[in-house]
This record gives sequence, C-alpha cells and structure tokens, in this order.
Amino acid sequence: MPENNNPISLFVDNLSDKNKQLLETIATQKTYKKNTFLLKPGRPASSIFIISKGITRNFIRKSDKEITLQFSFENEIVFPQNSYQSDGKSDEYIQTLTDTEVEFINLNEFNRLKNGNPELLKFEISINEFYMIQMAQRLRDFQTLNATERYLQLIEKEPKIIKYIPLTYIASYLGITLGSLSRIRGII
Amino acid sequence: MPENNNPISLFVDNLSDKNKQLLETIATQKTYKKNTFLLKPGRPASSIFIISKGITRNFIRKSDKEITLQFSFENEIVFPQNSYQSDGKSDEYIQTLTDTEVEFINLNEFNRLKNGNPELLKFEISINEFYMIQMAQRLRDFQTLNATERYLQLIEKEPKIIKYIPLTYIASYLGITLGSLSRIRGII
DNA sequence: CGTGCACTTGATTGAAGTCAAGCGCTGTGG
DNA sequence: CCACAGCGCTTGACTTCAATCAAGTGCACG
Repeated sequence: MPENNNPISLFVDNLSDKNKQLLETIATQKTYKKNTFLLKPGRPASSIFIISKGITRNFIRKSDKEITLQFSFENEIVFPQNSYQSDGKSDEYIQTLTDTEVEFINLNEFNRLKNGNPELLKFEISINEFYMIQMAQRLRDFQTLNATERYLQLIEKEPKIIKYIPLTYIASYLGITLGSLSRIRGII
Repeated sequence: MPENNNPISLFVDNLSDKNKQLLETIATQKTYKKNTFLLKPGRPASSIFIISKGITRNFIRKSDKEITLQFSFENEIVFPQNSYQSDGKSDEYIQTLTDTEVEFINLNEFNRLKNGNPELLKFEISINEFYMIQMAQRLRDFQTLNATERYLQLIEKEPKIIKYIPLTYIASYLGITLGSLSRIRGII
C-alpha cells in the first residue's frame, strides 16, 4: 500500500495536542467499500475527508467522458477541487477506488473551531499552500510538456499513481486518451 | 484601463482599519517602467506585490521559449507561482507589461504581523482560496478543452487579457503557438 | 465457462506544431 | 520628416502528434 509521511500528515503532527484533540471531537471515522461515492454533483460539499486507508479520485463528467481531476492516497485530504460553479452546486464526483477508511470532517464545525485559533488557521494555510504548489506544477506541465513527457513526469513524481491506479483514469488525469497512453507506454 | 473591484481588493476592504494600517506600515510604493523585471530566477522571492496600476506577467524560460504562467492586473497580488524548485531557487520571471505602480510587501514582515492575528490569517486564506479556484479552473480547461475552446473561454472569462496583452504572450498562456492562435482567431 | 474489465494495437483522420515569408504599424535617428 | 528597423500579427506549405473508432487479447471473478 502507498507510502506514508507526506506533508499533509506532517502538518497534522505539528499541531499542538490541544488542537489535535479539538479536531478529533469533530472527526468521524467511516469506512466505504470500493467504488462508493463520497460526493456527487449537486450536493454542496459540507465536509472534507482525511484518508486513513485507501485511495479516492475526484472526477467530473463531460460529454459522456469522465475526466479525473485528482487522486488521493493515505493521509491526504480530499475535497472538491472546483468548489462550486455559478449556480452554487459542485459538478464533481469523489469516488473510492479501493476499500477506504476516512476521517469525515464537517466544514461548518471546522470553521467554528478555527475562528480565533491562529494555529488552526495556519494549519489551513499550510494545506492550501501544499495543494497550490501541486496545482501550479501540474498546470505548468500542461503548458510545457507533451503527452509522453507528462507521463514520464508522472512516473517520476507520483509513482504511487502508476502503481495503484488503472490506466483509464490516469489517461484523463494526464489529459490524453487511453489509446495514446498505451502507445506511449509501449514505446518507452 | 482594466476594470476595478475584483475579489482581492474586496478582501483588503474587508479588513479592519487596524489591520489596514498595519499593512500600510510594511508596504512601500514603487513605480516601474514598462518591461522591467520585478523578479528574476535565482533570487528568493522575499516580497509580493499588489498592483496599484499597470499589468505584469509571470513567465519561465524553457528551451529558448518563454512560457507565460500568469497575468496580473490592477488590485491583484503578484507572487511567483511555483515558489521554489528542489534547489531552493525560483525559476520564474515577473515582468511589467506597462508602466506599473506596485505596493511592495516584504514577506518576512507580513509573516511577523500575521502571527497570532486571526484576521490577517483569514485574509491570507481568502487570497489563497481565490488563486486556488482560478488554478483549478485553468487546469480543468487544459484537461477538457481543445485550443479553440480554451481561447473562447479566455475571451469569456478574462476579457481583460485579450484587450490589453499581445498575442505572443497569450498563446503560451493558453498552451498553444502563436501561429495556431492566429488561425483560431481567423476562423472565429 | 463465460462475461466484463483493463489494456493493446491498427488504420485513419484531424488538430496543432514548425518554419519561413510577408504585411502594416510605430517609433526613432539621421 | 522620411526611411527603415523591429514588433505584433497573419498566412502558407508541410510535418508530426494525438484522437478516433474498432477489433482483439488476457485475465479475474462470479
């Protein structure tokens, strides 16, 4: 199973005991079978999830195709990428790719806790920064690399994805078709 | 010149007078001529800029080409997208595209101010969220749209860019070549 | 044992890149 | 004040990359 000790779990570790305990008071453990939806379009996302065990993906449907936006592994935080559209509804799906165990965190309660709590506010800033850097890197890859190079980059930077996730999902994550991805793998 | 009242300036407006004043104590007004570099690779970015007047672009060089990562207009905040690479150095340029007036904000001082200051911490969170949503949208466009659709999307969502910025820069921002962009414009 | 999923492969088309030439401004220096 | 250099953009001929659509393989699992 995926390796441990990513930046996100470090951010949690760095919290004071007091705040760790506070977080626990609003977290609920839940387990889901493979291929369960944690979020479907139309429902406002009132929670985020910390994955204790398992893998999820965020995706959207676009003209009969599924486009994968994000994969999430152990100790990572899952939330809808695009938050909301103009009509206030998310168009995003979040789905488990394996049997998965998550800590469910209600956003209203988290926002209440963090009010006037600098440590939790900084915690949120760190997490946002982490995901911003990741997205900026990914954007850059789309602007500067072709399909083959993006695939090689993925192997290097996110080997977990290659190891554990079906190519169909990886293809749309890389912005290419399954067929092309297969050919790229053949050549390399 | 570009329209006013974007989300970022609203975030500033919403600050308490006390914090607005605090920010002013660490801000320095500077003006730059067109085509000046506010940041070059190799130097750690110790500041961010709030544009009072003018336009900037962030870009990188990659095999003799310049790839534009971001344009910034009046009242927006400019900072390097990719923060840093593994060697700790940014590889990003920030350049003025017109005569430009900025509020220079030293990051160390800002970090000192925001320590234990929930309002400023929330301010930072709001700004990060704003840019995250923007990046997530842009990423999605690369995954789901072809060159023509990305251009149309840009016209719709960021008309300022089309109005004020040379096509050469826009092309790399959209991840296409100048020639292709010109053809797309010809057809539409 | 057979159905369906994950992936590969082939033939063809279409989208975008490359490279080079050329046009029309603008602005600057002789 | 004109001439010309350079920038911003377009256009053409051609190539290359990736998409499309369809067929087919191997494997897992009920």
